[in-house]
Amino acid sequence: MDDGRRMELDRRAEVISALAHTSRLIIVEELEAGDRSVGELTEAVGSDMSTVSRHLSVLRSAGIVSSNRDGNRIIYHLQTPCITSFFGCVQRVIDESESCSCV
Amino acid sequence: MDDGRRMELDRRAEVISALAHTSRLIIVEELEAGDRSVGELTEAVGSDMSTVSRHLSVLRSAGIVSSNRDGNRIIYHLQTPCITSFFGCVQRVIDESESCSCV
DNA sequence: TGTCTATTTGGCGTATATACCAAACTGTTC
DNA sequence: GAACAGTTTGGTATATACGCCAAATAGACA
Repeated sequence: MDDGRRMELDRRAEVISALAHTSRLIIVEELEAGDRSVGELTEAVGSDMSTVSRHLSVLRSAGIVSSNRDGNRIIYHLQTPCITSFFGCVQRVIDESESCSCV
Repeated sequence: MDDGRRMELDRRAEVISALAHTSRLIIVEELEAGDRSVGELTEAVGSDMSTVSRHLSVLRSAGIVSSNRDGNRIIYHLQTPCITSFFGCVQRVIDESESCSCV
């Protein structure tokens, strides 16, 4: 495994890590339906707003969401709609592992 | 967000978490090329074999790989080939975030 | 049975992630 | 410019993840 390839996989792991949390998946699912403010996302997730803000910062650093201000509020936007098909494969992993007992 | 949906996203996060590590991505990439023993995977990853074994156990619990014995060795097998297309989307996230400075 | 090879598991230290509260910050509106 | 609403950041505590070494385990083979 050469260093260049390892660096590419490092970056890939970083993006995947950003999605590896239930609260952040809730956020992505909300944003699939449309742009949302931090307050709206906080209500959907059900944690402290400061916690949700940190989750959003993780997603933003990974390039998965973007944000822009609208008056007092910060509106978040799903930057990569292909995330949906991404989850299609995750679901297939889950379905396959549930359908067979050989784990 | 109802409890059932949250549980589904918990499971989804578990699968994604299993992929959220460079060493485990190296393992998946190796297994895309064909089945491998723990020793072979250890060489590809470049960590202690005990560490690689633990990574494999994470992937196995998530349902991403399966294993069976061949003589003295345990052979690991990629259970879900759709993982490849999965990474296609991850790569798109990376490419998009690199092509624009608005992170 | 005893030994060898391959793999997994226990123990432990260190690093990273997550959560909350409180305080700081930013733009709005009066 | 003072008060307000929305959001982010600092501080801190707890939990989880990761890595290595050493020891335990499982099957192969004499």
